[in-house]
Amino acid sequence: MPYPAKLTPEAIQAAAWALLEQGGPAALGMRPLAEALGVRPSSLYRHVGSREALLSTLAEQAASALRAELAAAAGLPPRAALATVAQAYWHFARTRPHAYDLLLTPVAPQAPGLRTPAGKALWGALLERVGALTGHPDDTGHAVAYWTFLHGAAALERAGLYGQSGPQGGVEIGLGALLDRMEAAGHLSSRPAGAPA
Amino acid sequence: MPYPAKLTPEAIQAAAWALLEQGGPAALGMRPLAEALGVRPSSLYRHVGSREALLSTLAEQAASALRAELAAAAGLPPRAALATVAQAYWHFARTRPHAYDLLLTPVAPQAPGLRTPAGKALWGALLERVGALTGHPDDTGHAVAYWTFLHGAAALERAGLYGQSGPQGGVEIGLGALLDRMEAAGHLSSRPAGAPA
DNA sequence: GTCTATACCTTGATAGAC
DNA sequence: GTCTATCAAGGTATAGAC
Repeated sequence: MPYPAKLTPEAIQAAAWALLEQGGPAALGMRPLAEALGVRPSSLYRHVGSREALLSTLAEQAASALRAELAAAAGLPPRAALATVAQAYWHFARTRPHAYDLLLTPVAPQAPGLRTPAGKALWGALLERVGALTGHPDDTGHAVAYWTFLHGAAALERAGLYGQSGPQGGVEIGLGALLDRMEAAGHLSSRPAGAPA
Repeated sequence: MPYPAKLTPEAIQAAAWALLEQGGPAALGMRPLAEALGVRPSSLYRHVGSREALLSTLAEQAASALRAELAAAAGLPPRAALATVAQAYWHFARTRPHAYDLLLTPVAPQAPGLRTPAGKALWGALLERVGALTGHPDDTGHAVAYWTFLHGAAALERAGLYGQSGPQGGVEIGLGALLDRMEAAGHLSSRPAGAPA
C-alpha cells in the first residue's frame, strides 16, 4: 500500500508539476516521475500516452492558471486594468517560470502555440481589455504591441538577462509609453474624424 | 586522409553551426557532429570539453554576428538608426532563429546571460544608439524598454505565436510608440527644466 | 484494467589501448 | 590524437502476473 496507492490523472499531474516547477522540463522525465509516484515507469503509459502529451496537458493548465490570475483586473477602469494585468502577467512569469515558458513553447514543432482553448481564452481576455482602452473592439494591433512588450519583459527577466541591476525602470517606461499610445488612440476615435483634440 | 583530415577548433565549430542552424540544439549531438567530421564521438572530447562548452562558444559567436549586423545603422540620424537597428535585429532573429535563441538562452543555469565580452559589446552598441536619441548617454531605462520590445517581437514571431495572420501591425505600433517616447525625452532635456515645449 | 519486469535504442561522457 | 569499449540515464515498448 504505497503512499498515493493509485495512479490518478490528478496525482500524476500533481507530481509532474512538482518536478517541472523546480528543475524545468528536463527534470520531468518519465523515470523520475514514476519514482516520485512510487511506481514503475511503464505504468505511467496506461494513463499518459506519452511524455509530450503530458507536457501538453500541463501547458494547457498553465494557460488556465495565467488567465485566472489576470482576472485580478476585473472592474478597474481600462488603463488601470491594463497596468494591473501587466503586473499579474509578470508576477506569474516570475513565480512560475517553468510554467510560463511551457505555456509559450510549442511542445511539438508546428504544434499548438496558443491555439488551444485556454490559450485562445487568454488572448481573448487581453484583446477585450485593450479594446476597452483604445475604444476599438478587436484592436489586434495594439493588443499585439502590448503582449509583445509583456512577453519581452517576462522572457528577459526569466532568462536573467537584465543582470543583477535589474531593468532600471525600463519596464515601467515602456509600458507607460504603450498605454499612453493606446489611450491617445481612444481619445482620437471618440471625436469626429479630423477634429483636433 | 579524410576530408578535413584533422580536428581543428574551426572545423568543429563549422560543422556544429551547420547542424545547429538546421535542426536546432537537439540536432547538435556529439554523435552526429562526430559523424559529420568523419571521426569517433570520443575524439571530440580532446578538443571540446563538453557539449555545453561547445554551445557556449557558439553563443558567443552568435552575439558577435548579431552585433556586426547591427552596425548597418552607422551614420544614420538617431531615430532612423534605431528603426534600422530594430529591422536588423528582427532580420537576424528571423533568418538565424537557432543562433538567436542560443544567444539569449543561458546555456548553463545561472550562467553568462549576456555577461560575456560579445554580449557586453552588443548591449553597449544598443545603449549608445538609444542615448543619441534621448540625449542621455547611458540611458539604461529607455534602452531596456527598447530591447524588451525588440526581444518580445523576435521571440513571439520565432515561436510562431503571432499566428498565421501575423502581428497585424502591432510591431510597428509598439516600436513607434517607444521611439516617440524617446524622442520626446530628447526634446525635453534639450530645453531648460520646466520650460514648455 | 492495472501494474511489474524486462528489453531496445539513443545520449553525453570516460578509461585505457595504440 | 584517435580509437575501442563501456557506462549511466533517458523515452519507449512489450509480455505477462494478478
